[in-house]
Amino acid sequence: MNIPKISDAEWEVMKMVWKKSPINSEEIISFLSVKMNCSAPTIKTYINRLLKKGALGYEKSGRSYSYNPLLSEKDCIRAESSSFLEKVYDGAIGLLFSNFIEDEDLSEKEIEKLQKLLENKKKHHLPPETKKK
Amino acid sequence: MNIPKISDAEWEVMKMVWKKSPINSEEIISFLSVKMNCSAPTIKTYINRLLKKGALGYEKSGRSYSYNPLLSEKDCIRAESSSFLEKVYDGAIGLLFSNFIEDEDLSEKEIEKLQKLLENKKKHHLPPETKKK
DNA sequence: CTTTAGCGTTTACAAATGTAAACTATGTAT
DNA sequence: ATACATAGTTTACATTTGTAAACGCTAAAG
Repeated sequence: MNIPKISDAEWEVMKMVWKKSPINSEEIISFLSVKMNCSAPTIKTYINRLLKKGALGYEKSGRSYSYNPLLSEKDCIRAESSSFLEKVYDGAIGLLFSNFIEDEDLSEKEIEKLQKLLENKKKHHLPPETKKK
Repeated sequence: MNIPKISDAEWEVMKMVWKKSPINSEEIISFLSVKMNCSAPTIKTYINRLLKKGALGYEKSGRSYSYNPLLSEKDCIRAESSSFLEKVYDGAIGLLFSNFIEDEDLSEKEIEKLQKLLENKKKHHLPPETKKK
């Protein structure tokens, strides 16, 4: 699957649609115009660009449309993450982690969750081909 | 410090300069024109834009210039990372980690290093204000 | 000295992005 | 039926980005 480039502003729209799909433009606009501090027409533009890019689909719903994602959140996050990893870290995932761990606030609980994840990863240590999905 | 927006292509230049500063344009161009598969004038443009943005400085060095970073790698990575975290994860750092751990390949050794980092983080668990730098 | 090879500077241009107004069609309230 | 509000569609425009050619200055070569 080829993930098209999704701009920063468009990501806001996608995140809403992923969370609340099916969702109509009124909802999108009323929420995002506040969060992004921009006008309704602006958000309409983002929605339209996403339709054109094939990231969103729609169907009639009463007097207006209802939107749904055509790209999975997982896939978009993957694409975005790996381009970030490449751009900033030249692919050095270990470095990425240590920087984030250093810079970001993590609750005790989160730290423990991550430790568990790593423990698991180490145990199974699946070769690349076995990665799920 | 206000980090200006650095585009994808410009990041390539910055990474070289951080690694090899002071470095002259010949070196930058000969390396990046291959890596990025683009022409010399293109890379000159990137360099110039970075100068204009205040991301690079220069000094005469024989017949040409020698460039050096005016923004620290740490700071740029921080800025870029937090905007990525916001854009893709709405700030949910725990989720970011678990996705990366799930998706990326980590060697046994790297996993252990991360575990150590987390262990440390847990022990000290510094409140935000105490974060170094 | 004059020419030329190189480097830096200026100009160019299309596509993407952020931002938004103008226009159009249609359902709903007089 | 007719006008108004509303949602969707079209058009607009400045800025940023990717990409690169054109131009001009200076140092080296003839």
